Amino acid sequence: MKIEVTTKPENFNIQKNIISQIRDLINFKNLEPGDKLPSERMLSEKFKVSRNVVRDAIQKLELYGLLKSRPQSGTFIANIGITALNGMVEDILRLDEPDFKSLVETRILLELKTARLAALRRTEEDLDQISKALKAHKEKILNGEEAVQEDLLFHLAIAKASGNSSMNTFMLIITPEIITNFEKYHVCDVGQAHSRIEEHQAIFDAIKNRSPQLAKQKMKEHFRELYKYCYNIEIN
Amino acid sequence: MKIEVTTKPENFNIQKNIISQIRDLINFKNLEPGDKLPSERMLSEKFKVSRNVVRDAIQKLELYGLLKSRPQSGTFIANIGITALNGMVEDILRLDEPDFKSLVETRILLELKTARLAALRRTEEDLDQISKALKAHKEKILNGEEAVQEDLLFHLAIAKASGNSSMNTFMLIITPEIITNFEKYHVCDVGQAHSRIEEHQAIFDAIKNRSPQLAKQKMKEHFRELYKYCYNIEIN
DNA sequence: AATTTATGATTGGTAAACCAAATCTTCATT
DNA sequence: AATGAAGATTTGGTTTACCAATCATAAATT
Repeated sequence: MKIEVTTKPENFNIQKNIISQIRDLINFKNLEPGDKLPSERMLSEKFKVSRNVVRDAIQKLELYGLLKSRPQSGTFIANIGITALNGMVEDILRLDEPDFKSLVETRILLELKTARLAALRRTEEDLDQISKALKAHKEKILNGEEAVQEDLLFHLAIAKASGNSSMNTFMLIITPEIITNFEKYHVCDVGQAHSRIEEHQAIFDAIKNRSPQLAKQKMKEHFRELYKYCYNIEIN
Repeated sequence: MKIEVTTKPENFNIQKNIISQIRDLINFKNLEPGDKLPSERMLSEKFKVSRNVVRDAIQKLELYGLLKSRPQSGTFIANIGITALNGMVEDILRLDEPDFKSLVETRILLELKTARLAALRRTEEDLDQISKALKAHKEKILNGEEAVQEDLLFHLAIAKASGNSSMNTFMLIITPEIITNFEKYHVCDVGQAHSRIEEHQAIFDAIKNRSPQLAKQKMKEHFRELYKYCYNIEIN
């Protein structure tokens, strides 16, 4: 028995198809930023698909900030200019699925920064949250158990304390893929687990003492330990 | 006549409500990673809402990698562990809308890195694309026109050349908001426009010559000029 | 008894019907 | 002619109905 692991290209391609048709229509009709798109009904009729499919495509473009739909009023083109819109749609259509290397690279970039920012901006409540995550991780490890989840929740607590909502969001998007890969390849085996505790503690202390440079430094060392076998990932 | 600019909290709260109910159900029923969620019909019946509302909530959790729904089969819980899932759902529910400062801060972080990476990894085709964007921007400026869009397309071309799909995606998400704010506050006025051209050229040259450190340096100077009035944004 | 096949129930995806808010049109009033 | 109100229309959002792929169960065959 053969198991197909296809990503169902059809579904994605249908949506991509609709997205590019929307772009074409905007260009052909010379619609400008701020203008209203034809109604979902008209689009679905024009493109010979269901309204639902059109709605999904619109939703995706809304996620990227290119459209904005308002209830009982219409879907509007963002004020970013027609040139930027065309360029961005092109990019969106060609986007690759992120590989693991990209994820890790991005993660390190974000974490070095959020550690710094957390040291600068953390509130007392932030500190409390980080402390709890630190403790949960520590106890799991000392109990001899795997603690990948607690590990990453510690890092997410720092991201939250950075006071930067975008970075926090991006960290959340990246994290699940990181976790599953860690568990798959047993990155966090018990042998090195104890040094993890100390590294986390050092990061926490730096954030507590409002030492941004040290926080970044300790985070960097933490990652250097973690990913030392992945030598073609950009750490700095 | 007064225009209400409310963000319609109800709609968001309905979705957040459903999301937290899904989390509660997972916990109450002791569902584990990899398990199948009840069908959308059952969920919609249980939560007393339409199936579409359930589907939207699932789609959002899918975006954050916590669920994965497969056609004609079911919706499955990601293999990230129940602790991580609970923590992440909590974070997702409390996420703030990003303010402009966060966006700019994140943009600078990403761009310094993508410039470096592009210098290391750009292909000839990447270089060609960046060159075209550079030229388009230059010509618009020399023609005395505003060129905010061409400016950011140049930066997006660099992000693409970085070979990091995650960073590319995040740049795309951030860009529209940046553009609208630039145009709103007239950040790119014509006076400084000519020095922009030189700065872009310097960045391009560094990427062309495969000089990662220089590319980052030139990008940093570029931003220092741009945002010198925003002194509480973390540049490094 | 083991394996294959067939059949019916279940599922997420899609299409169609319906709703209430927003907008436009029309017409009466000043 | 300008303005305001009322009604009809249009719109995105929501609900309902339908579809084809999938899966589990059981019957049939070896």
